[in-house]
Amino acid sequence: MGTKERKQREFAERERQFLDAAYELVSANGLLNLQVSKVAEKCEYAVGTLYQHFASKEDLLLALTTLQSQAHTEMFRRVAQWEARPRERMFAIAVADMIFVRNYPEHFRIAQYALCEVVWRAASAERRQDFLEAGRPIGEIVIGIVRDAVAAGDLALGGMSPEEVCTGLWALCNGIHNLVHAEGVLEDFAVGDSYLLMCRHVQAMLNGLGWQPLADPEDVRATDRLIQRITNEVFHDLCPAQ
Amino acid sequence: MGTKERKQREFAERERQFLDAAYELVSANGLLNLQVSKVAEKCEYAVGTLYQHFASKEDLLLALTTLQSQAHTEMFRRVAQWEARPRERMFAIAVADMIFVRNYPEHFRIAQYALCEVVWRAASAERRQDFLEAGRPIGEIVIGIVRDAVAAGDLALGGMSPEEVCTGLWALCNGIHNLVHAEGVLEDFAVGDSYLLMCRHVQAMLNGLGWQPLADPEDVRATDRLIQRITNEVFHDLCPAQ
DNA sequence: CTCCGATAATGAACCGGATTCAAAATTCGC
DNA sequence: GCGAATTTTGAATCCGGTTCATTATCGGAG
Repeated sequence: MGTKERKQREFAERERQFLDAAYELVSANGLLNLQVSKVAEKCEYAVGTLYQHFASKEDLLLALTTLQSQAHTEMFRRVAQWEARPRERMFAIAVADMIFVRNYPEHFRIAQYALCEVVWRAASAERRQDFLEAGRPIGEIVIGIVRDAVAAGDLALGGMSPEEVCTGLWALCNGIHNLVHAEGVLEDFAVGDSYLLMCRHVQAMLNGLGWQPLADPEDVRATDRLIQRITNEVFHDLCPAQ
Repeated sequence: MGTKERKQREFAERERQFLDAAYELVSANGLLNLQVSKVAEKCEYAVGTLYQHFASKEDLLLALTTLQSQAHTEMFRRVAQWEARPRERMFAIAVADMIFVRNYPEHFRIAQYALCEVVWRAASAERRQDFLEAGRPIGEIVIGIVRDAVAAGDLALGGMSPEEVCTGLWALCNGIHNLVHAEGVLEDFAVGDSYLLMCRHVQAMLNGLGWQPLADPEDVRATDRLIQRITNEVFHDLCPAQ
């Protein structure tokens, strides 16, 4: 009697359908114009059905954020598994980030909104829990890399704990994502440029901790080659053939 | 015939009253529970009167964010005027930030929300303009300090422009503010600690650019003394006597 | 002081979209 | 094929932001 299992699977599939539809609608019309009824309509269900899955519109948005965070985490996991020196793995984290945002261009805009008090509090406790859990491995993985680096002797934290260093890196990257995606603040700033900028800053921060750069920072070619190598070795299937 | 002038002044005062009331209500009940009608009520005006000032609820929130940004900018201006070495002035920027957030504890929460697409787009073009203008000097002041430092020969940007360096610093600080104020993400993280953390990271980033620390980073006392000195010399009137 | 047009304030009514829930439809095991 | 249980439906409800016709206030002219 696999009926129950099938139902559960179908239920989960539908939830996914709603989330995908919501993301498409946001991509097409902006978060401002997202209507719950349109999401349901796009999936050919009534609103009531959607509300069996999500406690509120905000709940749906947080669920969407979480779903994408899971994809993000998955990429980080691959980096953790990748056989390379700590500094290379750390660089691979930045590359993962770059590819992630390329694949989910609306993610940070939605996440920024979903994590505001107004939305966060309006989502269900369960979704909040899910979000926090989805993000936890990200921190752990990066902390692991920092620890490895310290153990290998190429990083001096100068009184900071690996956790604190990671918080700083995380804040820097998120800060840049937010800057780039914030409405109006940097309107004429190309998203492509921002990754170069982010990488340079991460590099600067790591240099400050005593980490030697992987390549001559002036040599743009070398950096490009490195990005290419990581893309091929770790994320080949996540990048559209160019 | 100063009638017109008086009216204008009264109009501006009332706008300020609405903004202050809104901030108090947010402090008391959270952004989630902010109602336009309650803001009007708190000021003993009808909603219609409030709507003579603000095109929408979002317009009010953005105006509030801008108002506080102006106070922030004002603090930065003082730093720019302060006679000190570039590195000291840069440190004073961090101190300004610390004091600012202490004085407006809800600011980043509100700003984070107000700068989301959903709110930003719903505000009037004029308010958006005002916000962008209020923030511009902040960047200019920090860039000025970086330039002075480069001119004094104690900073090597390593291929980055002063603007890029400032973007990185800004992103780092904002990223940490957001982390600290984001709901749930760092629930058990004391805001007080976060400044220490922020300062250390800024220090690390600047070290990466070749800037020598003002004091031995291990010596917490020395940092505290420096903060105290800047507080007294530059921001005496903005700090409640402790 | 009073009147009048202009200006500002009022708050009840309106409106749009999120949310609910009673009724209809479907599913499942027998 | 039947009836109970479950699921889906979408019209009705609710809520708070927004509007605007009405009322009150103001300032200057007579």
